[in-house]
Formats: sequence, structure tokens, C-alpha cells
Amino acid sequence: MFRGQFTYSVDSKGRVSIPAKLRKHVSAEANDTFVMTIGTVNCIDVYPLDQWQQIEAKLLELNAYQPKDGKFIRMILQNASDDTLDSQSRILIPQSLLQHAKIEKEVLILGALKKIELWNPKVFEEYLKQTPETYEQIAAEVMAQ
Amino acid sequence: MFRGQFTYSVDSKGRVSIPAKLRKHVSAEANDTFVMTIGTVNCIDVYPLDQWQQIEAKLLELNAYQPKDGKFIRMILQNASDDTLDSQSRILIPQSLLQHAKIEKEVLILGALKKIELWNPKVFEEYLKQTPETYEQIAAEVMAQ
DNA sequence: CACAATTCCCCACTACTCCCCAAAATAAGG
DNA sequence: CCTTATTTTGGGGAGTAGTGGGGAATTGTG
Repeated sequence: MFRGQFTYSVDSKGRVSIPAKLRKHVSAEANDTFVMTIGTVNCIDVYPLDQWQQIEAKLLELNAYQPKDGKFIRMILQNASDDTLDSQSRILIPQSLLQHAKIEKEVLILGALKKIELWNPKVFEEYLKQTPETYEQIAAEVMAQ
Repeated sequence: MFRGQFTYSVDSKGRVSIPAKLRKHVSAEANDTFVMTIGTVNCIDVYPLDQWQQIEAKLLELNAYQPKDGKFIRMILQNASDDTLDSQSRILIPQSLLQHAKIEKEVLILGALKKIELWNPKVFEEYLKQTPETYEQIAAEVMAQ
């Protein structure tokens, strides 16, 4: 499980280091490979390969000949891109994903349980402000059994 | 499993390169051979030979004497064409398939689990727009257990 | 049998990706 | 506080991937 936040930089080639503290939580089965895709909000989702394969397993159970299922498969896979850590523990982020998340020089790396999220720090700040409710109020609502 | 999208070009002879990242996921049993046919939507489906053989196995299970089954078998096989990668990792796409998918110069190559899809980029864009629902909504609907 | 059209094999150019080396910065330990 | 180890950042260069086209071989047609 990933947790914590880190502010790192994206270099001129579009590479981002995966923080050592997050790397510790990546299982060996992932083989240093990560799958990136667009998040449902304006960020990039990064899954270790083994976690991503669980998503693909679910997709395989769908009937691709059903119009709705087929479309969902295409939507989610369209932006999926995989890459392996280089010898300096970095991954190369496709330009299209960086644009989607409006990430330029600075990147906010967020540990989010089974995945890692990449944000433009300012976009994340805005995102937090969007809801008028406080942390306490949201907690009370979401964490009620 | 294939994933990701790539925008490549079709040359004057109707050849398309298979992206290296997709080639990695083709098993050795496929023998560099691919079977192409029309997709159920306006695209071209490209299967590695070993995957295609599983589809043929399914077709064999159908009852060819049932009018509907027979028709489906004829429709899918009518447009099936196989080809082997050339030394530059390209396959030659029959003109009839290119016309069905309205592909001219540019082609959008989509990794879609067990198959690869070829689209006219504009047709794909239209296809995504067709449903008013957002990615988030479809995800919630389809992935609900 | 000759011609036309298509397919296939080869070579070549360009651009990008990946791998390696290395400096700077941060953390850890005595 | 200083030394050592690890982590993050940066960039050069070899190799690979994508694109385009010439010409031989094959196929089909008149």
C-alpha cells in the first residue's frame, strides 16, 4: 500500500523518479514495470504491473462484443502505457499523459493505496478547494459504516 | 495483453508497422503471423495467429446450419486475411479492410487485450463522443461487481 | 505467351528511446 | 560535526524503431 506525498521534478525528457519510500512497497512480481493511464480526475494513475493485471483480468471477463463493455475497454486501454524503471529508478511519462494532467516542471507524487498518482501541484491544490466541506465533514460522511 | 495507443502512418503500399511495445506481447506461437478482419465497429481487428485460432475454435462450436450462426461465420471469415511481418515489422493491410475502416494516411493503433485494432483517428474520436456518458460514469457502471 | 499489377525483399534515412556515466543533494551513522 | 551511503537530477551517445522507396519475383489477365 502506497502512502505519502513527494514533490519531485520532471526532467526535459519527461522522466520522473519513483520515490524510494514508495519503491519499497512495490512487489517483486511487478518486475520494476509500471502501467500509467489517465485518472478519472486530472491526474495520472500509475500502477505496478501486478496491480494493473488485476484490472485487466476484470476487463477480460467482460464481453467485448457488447457495445458498452467494448467501449469501456477501449477507453481505459487507450491511454494505458507501460514502462520499466531505468537504472536510476525513473519512468518515462508519455507527453500525452503529462498534458492531460497539466504537469510541466514540478510534479506532486501521491501514494494512494494500490496506485500512485501524479499531479500538477497547483491543480491538486485547486482540487482540494473545490468542495466547501472540511476534512472533518467529509470523513464523517465517507467513513460512516 | 495489448494496451496503449499509437498514431502511425499507412504508406503508399498499404503497410502498417506494428509498434514495438505491442510486438513484445505477441507470443512465439504466433510465428510473426497476424490475421486481420473487420471489427464489429468501424475498425480493423488484428489478431496474432494463436489468438485467432481460439476464435476459430469458438466458431467451430457454433451450429453452421443455424441461419444466424452461419451468417456470422461467413461475415467474419469473408474478410479474414493473414500476413506475416516483413523484415521491418510491418504487415500489409488489404485495401478492402482499409476502406471498411475509412483509413487513409493516418492510422490509430489501439492495444485491446487479445487483439489490436486499427482506426481512422477521426472515426475513433467520433466513436468516443457517441455516448454522452463520461469515462467516470461508464467505469462505475461496467466495473461494478 | 506477353503484359500489367501486385506482392515481397532489400536498402537507406531520420528521429527517438534507452542505457550508461556522473554530478548534486539528501539522509544516515559514528 | 564530519564521513559515508543513498537518492534525485541531468545529459551524451549507441542502438533501435518508424518511414519511405527501388526493384525483383510472383500472380493474374488479356
